[in-house]
Amino acid sequence: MSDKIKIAAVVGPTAGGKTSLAVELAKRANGEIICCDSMQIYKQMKKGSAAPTEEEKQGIPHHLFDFVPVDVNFSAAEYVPLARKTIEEISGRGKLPILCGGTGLYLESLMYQSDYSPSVDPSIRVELQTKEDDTLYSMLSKYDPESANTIHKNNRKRVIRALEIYLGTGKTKTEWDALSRTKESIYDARVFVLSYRDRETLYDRINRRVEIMFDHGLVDEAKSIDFPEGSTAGDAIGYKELREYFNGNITLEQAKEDIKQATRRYAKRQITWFKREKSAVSLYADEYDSLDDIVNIVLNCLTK
RNA sequence: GGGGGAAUUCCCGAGCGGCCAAAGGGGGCAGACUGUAAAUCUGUUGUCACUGACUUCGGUGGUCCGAAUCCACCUUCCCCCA
Repeated sequence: MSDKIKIAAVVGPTAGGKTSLAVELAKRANGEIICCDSMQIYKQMKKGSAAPTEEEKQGIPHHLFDFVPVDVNFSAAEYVPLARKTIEEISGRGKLPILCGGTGLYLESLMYQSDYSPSVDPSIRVELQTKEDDTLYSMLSKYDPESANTIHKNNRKRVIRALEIYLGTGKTKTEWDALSRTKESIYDARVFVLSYRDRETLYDRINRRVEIMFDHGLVDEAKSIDFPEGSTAGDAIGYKELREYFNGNITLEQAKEDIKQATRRYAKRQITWFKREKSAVSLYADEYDSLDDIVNIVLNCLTK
């Protein structure tokens, strides 16, 4: 037995059935659920982010859902301390913290990141954003050749981030990274990646889910939210495409198709991401007869 | 019935005699990822025994050293006249 706090995490591609698995697990293992999703944390965006409804929650306490205003800058660095605090509280009550969500970076940061590089003056980024890709990349090659080696020159966002770390702190991103990553997980974490073996099945679920979101009033919800220019929340799939529709650039039908496609691609990226967590247990929903079977397997892994 | 145009690899679409397995885009597939991560970015996409070979550009048959590109006929589709 380790002295680390034991946690469970239900992650995987969108529309894979994480919400119901997490709730069933919480019921059976005396747990509480913590959001591990970069969009379900936002207020108002319930339908588009497929945040659990009161009915779906089935009385299980849910934390860190639906609490950040859409105009607030939120990121993994803000998420991690909140999530850690919540984990401690739940664990302190003798219950099992269950992370649930699809944002791989959040989970990884939570488990492996000891420290973050300090925040830097936002004006540095603003200044960098005025420069050409080539200029930025040659700056990075000069200041932090190691990062330049791993970050593709076309990846403007990453190049700028690496540069602002150096310009703002005097230390390179490479140096900060070496300091901040822990070898072992901070928690005794059991990670479960819930997915579908057959890609078509997953994609069908996604398509159907988008239809349901529309039936449940996604359009009205999206219309009611005033996303600030360039906000992270406004980048969420669904709202982004619907804004194009509201602006008259595409038809509603087109927006719906765009949302389906963007979601499928997103799911693909999530699948790729979660392959990196080698200690994770892969669960393919299409290989089991029922949710109960899956829950039993998870419970079994948890007691080991 | 007459005249004109078009058929290209999963889709759209360039190519108009050799440098074409065929631009570009879309989609698919694979991957990266440490303070925007539902974001951002990369690679790949006819087959194989893969620095080479083989089968492709509606069909058949020609011309030519050589055709997706030229000719004839056929099939289908579009437009105009009737």
